[in-house]
Amino acid sequence: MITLKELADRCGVSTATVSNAINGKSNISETTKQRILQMIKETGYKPNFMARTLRVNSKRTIGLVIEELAAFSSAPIIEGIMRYFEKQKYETILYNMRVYSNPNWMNDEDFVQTCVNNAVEELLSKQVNGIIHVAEHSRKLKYYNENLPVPVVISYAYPDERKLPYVSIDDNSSTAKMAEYILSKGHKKIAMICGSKDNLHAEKRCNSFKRVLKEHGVPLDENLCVYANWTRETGKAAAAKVLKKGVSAVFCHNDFIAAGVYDYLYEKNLQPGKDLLVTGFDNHIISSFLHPEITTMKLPLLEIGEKSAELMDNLLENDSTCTEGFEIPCELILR
Amino acid sequence: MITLKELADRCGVSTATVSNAINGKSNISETTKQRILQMIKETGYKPNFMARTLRVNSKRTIGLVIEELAAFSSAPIIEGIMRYFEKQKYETILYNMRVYSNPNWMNDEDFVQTCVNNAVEELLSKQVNGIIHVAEHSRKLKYYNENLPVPVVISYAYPDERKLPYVSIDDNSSTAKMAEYILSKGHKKIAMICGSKDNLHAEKRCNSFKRVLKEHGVPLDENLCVYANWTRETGKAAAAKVLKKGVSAVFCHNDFIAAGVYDYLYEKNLQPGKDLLVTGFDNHIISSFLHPEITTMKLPLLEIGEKSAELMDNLLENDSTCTEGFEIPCELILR
DNA sequence: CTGAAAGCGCTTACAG
DNA sequence: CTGAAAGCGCTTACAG
Repeated sequence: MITLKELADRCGVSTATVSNAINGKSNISETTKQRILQMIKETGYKPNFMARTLRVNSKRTIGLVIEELAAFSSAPIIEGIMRYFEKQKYETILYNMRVYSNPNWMNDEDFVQTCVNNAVEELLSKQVNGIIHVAEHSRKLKYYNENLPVPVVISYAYPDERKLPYVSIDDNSSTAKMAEYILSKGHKKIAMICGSKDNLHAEKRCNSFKRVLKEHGVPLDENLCVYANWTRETGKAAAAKVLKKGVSAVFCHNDFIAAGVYDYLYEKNLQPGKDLLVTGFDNHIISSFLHPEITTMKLPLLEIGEKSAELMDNLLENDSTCTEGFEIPCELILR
Repeated sequence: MITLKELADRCGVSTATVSNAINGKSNISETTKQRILQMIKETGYKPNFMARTLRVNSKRTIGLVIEELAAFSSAPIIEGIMRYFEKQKYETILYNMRVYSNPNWMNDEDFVQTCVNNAVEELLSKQVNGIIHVAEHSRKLKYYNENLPVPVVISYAYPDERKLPYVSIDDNSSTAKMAEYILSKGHKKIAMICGSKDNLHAEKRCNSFKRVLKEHGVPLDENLCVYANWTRETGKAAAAKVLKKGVSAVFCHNDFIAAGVYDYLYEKNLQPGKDLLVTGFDNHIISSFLHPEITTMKLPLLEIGEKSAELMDNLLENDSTCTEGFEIPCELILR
């Protein structure tokens, strides 16, 4: 690949002049400028990005630490971030940790910590101005130590006690909306199939749901609250436990659990939606392909991305010490 | 951020010595090495990646031009590519063109060409050794002119007459498998709902399906072959046209069309799978959430990614002029 | 084992 | 309007 120096030689001018031509400086005669641009076309010269930023020593680049690019939530969050930064003329670079490469990653904090360390190392060496961590699912992250030279924003999860700005979803208000919807349909005997124990989402949804039902004078029977593990299979198993007890509605903590409930109902020759109201959470694409389509809560993934980017922008341009967190409400999708 | 020079000053050694310590060279005493490493920890020094590669002038980096990160096929293909290159010690950098930002992108070749030009510009300026173009859907791509300084591989699509190496799916053999499956179930009156006209997949699947049916003495009635536009809605509309004619099986060119057929059947109080055999294509996640789950063809996305990476590796390490293309068969998923 | 010096490909005052 | 020179943060022969 030809360099700026070689290009200058071919044109019989100095490197400074070529540089000025390329960067559209005004202090250059039109004729030499045209000669240089012509030569650039002929030779296919491309400026060396590394050399340039090394010299200029100022880039506007945000590093994205993606836990798992293949997670269904990642792409929309990234889209939200990129959309925002495109307007703000920041470049984004992705680092995909690919945590799914370790099937046991959820129980292996050391593994994830190592991944994060590598990611941060690489992004810092690429001189990013800030880091946004895009989580695979919401939990308390403790991977970032406090003396990093650039700000960090947590997207789709929470920081631990080391306070970091974050954007996640508002499980409480969202669950409340769902509870009120179910109550508005006149149901009195309601079940709940929760996500895994010790999970932040599950905990919040569980508490919020119980609280709202209680407030409406229809407290949840503890026997009608069981745990699954976010999957279709565990959802079906949970359904078998709880649905014999004559409930008329069941609130599932995600759409896959709800799909498992459907499986159970089909097996018993019961009709979802008619014999039992089933509601989900996430608005995963599958939720509109269940039959009948299921009422669910839409995760504001794009908005989470955009808000995360906005927080980072603010951190960089204004207050670099802000540790505010945001929870964005979900949207009830009636079907 | 502290530089190597400053670090050297603090340790009272030369920059050469620090560099040697960092890069694990053997020509350095253990004591000074320890002193330097200790100082690195204290100061949080990170080497500047740009400066390093500028000097060393050899990176092993592959640029990925992603048409749309949010496309359902993109993440698995990227995963395949990254998995391969991780072993080969190549770094990958992503450029997300985000074509969905233009709803009309499919009919706007100029728009896509501009996106590609920007992507290539940026990746070349970052000194990538090669470019893999990850398409959103299969078609003939004519975005890359022949005098690029690095090799290009097309992933999940085809090159135009300018021959480039590519990896796509084998529509012919996959469709043949599907046709034989349907025939093996004894169906004689079979319909087909194709993807959009002028689409490469649709064309191949259409021709292949007709050929196999003919070979088995059950030629497809031309009236039973209609076009949809890959979506659920157009699939349903197509079903309305073709299913009145008493067919017992319908081959849909993708799972969304099949979902549309389900919608039509439900509306008519007919049972998919019982009153009509419906088969899909793609093994999109929704295919296992339709009720009943649908028989489909699994796209070998991971394999496409891995093979693309392997082609690039080969191009770089061995024959830089190879323009071989590969088509990978899909897997029949019986449900 | 250690350091002085050159140079990777650019940009930017500055002098003319 | 143009060019000589310094320098961004590193690494690498080379001399000692």
